[in-house]
This record gives sequence, structure tokens and C-alpha cells, in this order.
Amino acid sequence: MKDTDDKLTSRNIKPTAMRELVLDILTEQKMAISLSDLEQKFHKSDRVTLYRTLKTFEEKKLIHSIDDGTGAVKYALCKETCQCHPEELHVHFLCLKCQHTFCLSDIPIPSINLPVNFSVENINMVVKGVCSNCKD
Amino acid sequence: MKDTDDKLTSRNIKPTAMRELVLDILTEQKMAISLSDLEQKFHKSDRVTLYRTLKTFEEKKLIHSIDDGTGAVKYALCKETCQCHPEELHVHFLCLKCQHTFCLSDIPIPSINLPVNFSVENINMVVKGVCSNCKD
DNA sequence: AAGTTTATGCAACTGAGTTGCAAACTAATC
DNA sequence: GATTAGTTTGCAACTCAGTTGCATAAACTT
Ligand SMILES: [Mn+2]
Ligand SMILES: [Mn+2]
Ligand SMILES: [Zn+2]
Ligand SMILES: [Zn+2]
Repeated sequence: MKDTDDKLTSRNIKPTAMRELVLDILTEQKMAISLSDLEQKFHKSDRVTLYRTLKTFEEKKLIHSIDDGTGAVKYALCKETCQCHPEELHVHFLCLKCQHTFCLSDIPIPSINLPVNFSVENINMVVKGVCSNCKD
Repeated sequence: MKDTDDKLTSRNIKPTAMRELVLDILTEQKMAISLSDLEQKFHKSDRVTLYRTLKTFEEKKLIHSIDDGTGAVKYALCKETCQCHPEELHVHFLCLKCQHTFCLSDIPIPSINLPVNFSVENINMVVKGVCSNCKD
């Protein structure tokens, strides 16, 4: 998996077997997945290793985390060049029927006029509703 | 506490001693508080009762909850007439220094153009950064 | 090869949120 | 005022996500 390795090394992450595997799984996903979801994609796996792998990936901005209020943080790949700055962030969508969490990568988070002397470092915007698949 | 009672009854919540007490504490707060925060305002209290009180308050839209990603949901009073519809919602702010969560009641959540056939029921928008008190 | 750093696996713990159940309390009916 | 029915409260116990410590294994450094 040369391609996978490159993605890891370009983010300064040492490409171990575990990490390649996790990155490949993340790449396959159409929606954001939680640590538990990830764990279940392995037959035998250690929760803590996966946990630390996700932490590393997030620190290095290979993935971003989404707190959609369901109780489990979800993760999804960042775009190649993403540095997760406030201007680069996108809206997320939680479907209340299928419980899937989508990256609305094309929808940037609108900028906000904060009160004076408040400064932004990060923004989490989660829209909840019904997705197109679940629309009756 | 006639005023407190009125607020409760107007939202169809039976005014018990516990509920009056909790509502009074919530009314005093300048920022949103968590269940644990609330618990610590009592000398002797039962976490579960407070938990259920907050749940009831939220169901009846006397308060709204804020998931600011700190691991503990915060709560704050709604405005008198609030029905917590998407158009009525406001932005929240988490200060990464003092960890306080503010209701930016004057800043409505901007409306978003969702992909076709996606519908909104609720939105959570939390801006993280440094508040005016913590600005160095 | 020996030594150093980094990653992994297992056990154990924390803390938020939640449920079940019995006792206490309230409101309604006789 | 006693009887009943419905609601609220308090306590115990549990779930589950997230986290830490530590010992082993693997990967780099000299
Ligand atoms: Mn995303
Ligand atoms: Mn608020
Ligand atoms: Zn759906
Ligand atoms: Zn602050």
C-alpha cells in the first residue's frame, strides 16, 4: 500500500501496519465513523490501539472529529491539504433516522460576528434532521 | 417564589420544591452549567433527581441543552417564548481557557442550504476560542 | 549488537448518562 | 378524613465512551 503510506508520511505519521489498516478503512467510508464502529471492522482488535491511532491521526490533521451529540465522537478523513483552520471547516449532518453522520464537505461553516474581544479557534456545526435516503 | 412557580406552570411543569430550587439556580447563572455543576450547588442532593429535573425542563422547553464537546452537556434557560425551533436557535461559545460556555443569545445560527432532500430539525453550533475575560 | 525511542496490547479506572424499583409525596375521589 | 391513583424523589446499580499505566514488542540509532 504505497499510496496509503504516502498519505501517512506526508502527515508525519510513521506508517505501521496498524495505521495503514485503519487509514484504509477510513478511506472506504462514505460517512464518519466512531471508535466503536471502527473496532467492529476488525475481527480481533484492541480498542486502545485504535483509540490512540485515531488520536494521532487527528493531531496530525489526517482526520477530523465530529461531535454529533450521539455520545460517540465520529471521525472522517480530511482533504489532502486541510489544516483544520476555522475557514476550512465544513458543516456536518446527523440523520435522526439512520443515525449516519455525513460530512457536508461542500458546505463551509458560515463565519460569525462574535462579540467584541472574543476570538475563534475552532467551530463545530452539526445539523440534525432527515437525510435524503431516509426521506419517506 | 410566585414568579418561579409561574414560569414552571406556564411550561406545564408541576412546581415542586426541587424544581423551584433548580430553576432559581439556573436563573442566577450567567453561563450554561452542566449536571455536575448543578449538583455542586447543593450541599446534599441526588444526581438522578437533578438529571430528571433537567430532562423535564428540556422537554418542556424551559431550558435548552448545549453539547460543547467537553464531555458534559450544559444547560441554560430559554427565552420566555422560545419553542426551540431551528430559526430560534443561537450560537454558543466555549472558552478554551476558562472553560465557560456562553449563550450568544443575540447571534442566531445562520441558515444553511442543505443538499437536496435533506431536512433540518435541529442545529448545534459551538464556536470555541477565547472569551473577552480571558483575552490576555 | 546494544541502547534508545516509539507503538502496541492488556487491565483497570473515570465520569457522564441512564434505568429499575421502592418510598414519599400530591391530587383527586369518595 | 380516609382511600386511591398518579407523580416525584432517592438510592443502587449498570452501561458505555474515553482514558491512563505499565509491560512487552517493534522500529530506529549508534
Ligand atoms: Mn467532516
Ligand atoms: Mn443558549
Ligand atoms: Zn438517514
Ligand atoms: Zn474565558
